[in-house]
Amino acid sequence: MTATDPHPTPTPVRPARTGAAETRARILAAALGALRETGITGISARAIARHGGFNQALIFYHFGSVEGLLIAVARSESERRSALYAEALARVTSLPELVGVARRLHDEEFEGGAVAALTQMMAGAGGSDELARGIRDAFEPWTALVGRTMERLLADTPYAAILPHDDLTSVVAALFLGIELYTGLDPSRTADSLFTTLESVARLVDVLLQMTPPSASPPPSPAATAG
Amino acid sequence: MTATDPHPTPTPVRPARTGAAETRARILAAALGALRETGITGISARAIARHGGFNQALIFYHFGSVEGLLIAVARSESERRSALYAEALARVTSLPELVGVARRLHDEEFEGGAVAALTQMMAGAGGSDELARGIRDAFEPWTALVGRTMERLLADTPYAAILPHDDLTSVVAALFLGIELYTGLDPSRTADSLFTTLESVARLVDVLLQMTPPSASPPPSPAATAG
DNA sequence: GTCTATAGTCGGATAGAC
DNA sequence: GTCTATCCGACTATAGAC
Repeated sequence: MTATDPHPTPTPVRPARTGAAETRARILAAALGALRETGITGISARAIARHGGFNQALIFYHFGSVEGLLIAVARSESERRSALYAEALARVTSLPELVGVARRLHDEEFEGGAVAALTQMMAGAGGSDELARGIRDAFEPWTALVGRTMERLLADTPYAAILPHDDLTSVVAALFLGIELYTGLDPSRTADSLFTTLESVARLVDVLLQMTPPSASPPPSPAATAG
Repeated sequence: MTATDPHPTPTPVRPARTGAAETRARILAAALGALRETGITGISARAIARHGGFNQALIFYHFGSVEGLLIAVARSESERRSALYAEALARVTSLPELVGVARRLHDEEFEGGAVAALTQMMAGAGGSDELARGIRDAFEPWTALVGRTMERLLADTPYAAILPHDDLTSVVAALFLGIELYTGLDPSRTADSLFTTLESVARLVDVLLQMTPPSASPPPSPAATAG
């Protein structure tokens, strides 16, 4: 983003000083920023170019189309988030810890506007199958890591047999996704107190996980609801 | 805000056969359908008019702008959902029942594409403060009813004191919202198995609600995580 | 209340100069 | 690889006929 350097350098040591990869990165960053600030409805090649201070035609040269650029953004974010989550979730062994990690990640990601951008793209995915696939891929590392965490959490409990961990993973992932959307809708309601309450809930459930199923707990029967 | 009716009709049997309210309803329905099929990115006055088979200018006559129409759609959906939820949630007294109701509502609403439309508008809200307020209002009856339900659920338990029911309401609302988004992203993954698993979880938590807090349960202390 | 017509703007995408 | 210039289509919104 810093050095544009468009002068006619005769390419000394570095093969191409023009920097195609550098430009691509610039465009990706600008798209992310524009997405965060104007939302998916305000997105356009011209708006992105305006936002990043480069020429609009570059988007089509490097990414083919605006949609192609958005897909590239999704993949790029996927890789970045993957590294972030892997390190953070590696040592999680309890539900309260998982919530704590989610809170910390939320704070960092929200700060950078990454969640807002992904949320916006998510809605855009409704109009494009290929974009939907891109977003799905972008979430894959996150859901995979949550999945492994859930598996580890249930490993030594009697609940592993009755609670399919892939469904549970989807539920947890959906919860965190929903929190992003929900808090994004109302600026006066911060995610902070939500996570605090969620931590209390996690503590309670965590205790339950250490116990054997009490008397009135019919796992496979879908009818009995303690009323 | 409903009856515009400014003409000097002598009101025979049917007040006005021209049907201003009727046209408004047609436009609202078309907007909902267009939102569902093309998503927020594909929305436009022309697309909505094409979808409903009427003239594009009618939108501006009746709603001022496309954004004004979307806000009206949000309010309209708010009222419809309010009635739906009130009846459904009135008799809910347990967590599994709440999940069951949510599942049934999800099925019905998803069928009609209402959740998809609201999801799409949600993203659109990122670009318009007034639209955001409209969507927030549209969700108010739903969250209010979930809130009352949560309050009732916790009423006779020792957890009422340590779990703020408004935060809990937000978490539950966010969860259901997230499920809509999550399943909408991947057509191969139905919400059905998610709800089934959620019902199992609800049964377990429901049992916990009937119990007194076990030994290692530090309500206000934020540090202790049973590890 | 509803229609046609149109002014004015903006966006996607490409051609071709540099 | 990057820029300027441009075509063309789609859009919002309004004016005015009916």
